[in-house]
Amino acid sequence: MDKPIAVTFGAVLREKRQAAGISQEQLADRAGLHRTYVSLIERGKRTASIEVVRRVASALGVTMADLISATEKRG
Amino acid sequence: MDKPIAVTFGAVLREKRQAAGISQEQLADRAGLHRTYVSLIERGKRTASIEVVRRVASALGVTMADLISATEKRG
DNA sequence: GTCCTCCTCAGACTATAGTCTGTTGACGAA
DNA sequence: TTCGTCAACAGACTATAGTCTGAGGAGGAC
Repeated sequence: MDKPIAVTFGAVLREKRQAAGISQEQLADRAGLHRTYVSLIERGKRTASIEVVRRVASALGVTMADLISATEKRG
Repeated sequence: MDKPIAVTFGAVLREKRQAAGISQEQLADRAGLHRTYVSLIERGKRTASIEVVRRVASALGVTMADLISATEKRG
């Protein structure tokens, strides 16, 4: 419930990406981010900005609210 | 629909803060941020991280999803 | 065995997020 | 008028977000 939000968000992102059936590198390309950065985000080693959230949501075809509310519920 | 997300998020934050009837400085104190930073965020001069979103949402007594979905709808 | 693909990780780097001090102006109340 | 609150803004600073190269391991296909 109180682990760093970056960790929870990363877990949510990974699940959504895998559900979409794409690799980290494909997601990175679609989102205009670097492949190693997506890896860092998914592992909770970096705290994403809302701009990054917007980009990965768009790349995955989901809404930002989808990602954020899933993160929030998992808390 | 395509202005920087920081600008839209800032406008949403300002409305929620004013609806809560508190000043930027009060929000900053509750969120553990600096007063000038809240001003920058509201004016769209900085792009907040999801950690900042979490803090201001908590300080305002709303959910992160509230802030993000309002931002997203306003696009 | 060799290729692939996917991912993790380290290190170095640049860009920007976030802090802090202090000033300024607008506004309303005493 | 003066006093207080509120917010915009500048400048300088520290911390961290985000890029990039390259290496290496795990696993499957061949």
